[in-house]
Amino acid sequence: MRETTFLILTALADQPRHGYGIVQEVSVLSGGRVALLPGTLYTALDRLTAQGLVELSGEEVVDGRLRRYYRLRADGRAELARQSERLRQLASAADSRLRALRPGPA
Amino acid sequence: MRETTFLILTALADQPRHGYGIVQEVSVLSGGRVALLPGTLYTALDRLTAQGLVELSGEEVVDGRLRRYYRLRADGRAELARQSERLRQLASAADSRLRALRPGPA
DNA sequence: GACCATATATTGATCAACAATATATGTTGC
DNA sequence: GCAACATATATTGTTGATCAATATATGGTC
Repeated sequence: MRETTFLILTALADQPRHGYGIVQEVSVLSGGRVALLPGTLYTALDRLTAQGLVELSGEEVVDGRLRRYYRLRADGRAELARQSERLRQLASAADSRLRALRPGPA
Repeated sequence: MRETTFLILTALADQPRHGYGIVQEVSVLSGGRVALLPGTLYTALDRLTAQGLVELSGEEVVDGRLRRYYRLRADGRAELARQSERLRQLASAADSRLRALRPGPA
């Protein structure tokens, strides 16, 4: 799973959000570093829906504009938790090796 | 930075290794889940070398087989540490949101 | 002699993400 | 009144990292 996908799932972890809301939430939780583009977002949502990690939770019209809400499914919550644990393991592995510097061969 | 790239840098963090050694180390530090393919490894090493994160540290012939050793440069160490910190932040953001579940709209 | 581990390398395909553009409404500033 | 910006979804074409497959070569094991 790519980082962008991880961020989209994270944005949906506490509550359902519509597309543009996900863009804003990802911006916030990445410290303003990740600006999700429409092409990335909507293809990712289609893919995650097809994989059963996310589902359409409803539609709403506000000020004449459609809002299409998505929510994490149980599989999506489990997968996000699994990936989170994995990221921690990777970070720990990197840190311990950075501290264990040896001259080594060649 | 993709996960595979992160794992390659991690494998080089404690000591220089040659290509096949990186494949083995990545397998170990990923709990056997990641089997680096030649196409991925060598294109990644070329790219990381071009970016100045990794450098060729020497060559050696053992049993008639060439071993080409690579080592992390200072920039590579800094980048790996930075990415590691970032992964931890992502994991924390995901965990806190998973715990903050709310019914929400729609 | 076949298979597996070691070791590097190239080529073509896949797919997630990027870039750009399109459409449409509401608000703000000039 | 009009331009610019925020809101909101959607499509198309491109890039690029990874995958998949194959190639070459040596040494050890069954």
